[in-house]
Amino acid sequence: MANGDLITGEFKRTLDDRFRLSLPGEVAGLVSDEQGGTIVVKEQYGCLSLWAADQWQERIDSGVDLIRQKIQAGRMQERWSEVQRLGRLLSTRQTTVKLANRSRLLIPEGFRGFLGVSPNQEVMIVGAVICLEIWNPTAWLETLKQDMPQFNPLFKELTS
Amino acid sequence: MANGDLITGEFKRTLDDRFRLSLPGEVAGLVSDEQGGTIVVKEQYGCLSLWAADQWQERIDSGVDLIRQKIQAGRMQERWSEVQRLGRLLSTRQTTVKLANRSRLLIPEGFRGFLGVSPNQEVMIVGAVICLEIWNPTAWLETLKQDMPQFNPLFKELTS
DNA sequence: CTTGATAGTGGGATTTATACCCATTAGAAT
DNA sequence: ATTCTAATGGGTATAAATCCCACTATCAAG
Repeated sequence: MANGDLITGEFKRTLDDRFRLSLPGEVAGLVSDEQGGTIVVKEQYGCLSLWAADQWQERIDSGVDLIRQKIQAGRMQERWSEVQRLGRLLSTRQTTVKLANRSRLLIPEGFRGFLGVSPNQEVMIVGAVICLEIWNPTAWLETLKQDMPQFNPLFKELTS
Repeated sequence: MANGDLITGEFKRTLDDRFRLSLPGEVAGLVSDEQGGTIVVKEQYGCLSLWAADQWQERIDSGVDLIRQKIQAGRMQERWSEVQRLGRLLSTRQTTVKLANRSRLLIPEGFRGFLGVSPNQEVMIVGAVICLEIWNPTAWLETLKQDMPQFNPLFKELTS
């Protein structure tokens, strides 16, 4: 993702019968790195978010890196069970995928139920500035209804 | 297990009629050492964990070291029976196995009941960073429900 | 309005992984 | 020794993922 590119836009897509959907060209490039790697994350029920590896790095991966270093430095010896517990959660929360041919994404097996969709169903694709989100339409409407009134105050707060 | 490789990922597998399951290729190599040794450990009811034998040894050694230090510091005098109990558990709750062809693991006899599964049943395979875990699906869901809210605090704590 | 380019979609073909099955071997018990 | 049971070792069918090509709709340019 080129630095400074904000991911925005709202799109409607339909999953095909194999749980694939094609991302809009304008944003597809923004959520995969040079190797074509895209991180898929379970956010809240009904929503998955897609990240380019480098952006992801800043948010989580650097933390994971830190943990890795600590493990190697032997600084986790009294906290194995916590490391294990966190690792477990990391494993369900995120996975790495590669977009296929025409920026087509196959929703990974364990993530389908979380998104709450069946084949041939519609989903919303929403830019969230730093990542791209895939929404179950129902959950999307629900979120909109809840969040929309906060747009103005939020905008003020973030621009002040 | 190559140093620095964290074990992550979530997979669904089915036991065959002889209590065997094939581990995903991506993680199978991470839980056996050069001699092909894998340690199976009873973790909590409904869950077994798999470790590369050499890594496990390191982990135990460092733990034993810690206990030795505490003993020498005179901090265990009131806790001999606990230490003894720990030692006992250390030996009963684990066993060494070798993965067969195609990364196939036979769940050892004494460990099946603990996992709470019957042949032809599904299990979840979950990376826990330092080990790989095999979960009874029900126990896995239960754990997730309980632990997921702690993800953020736990992450903060371990990266601080 | 026509034409051409491009993004999105559907689906056939191929590949791959794994689960299901059966055969053989090993080991224990009688 | 014999029989039974559990472990082990593959062969094969199957389903999912992946690759790839073709069709279509949309939009832009002429």
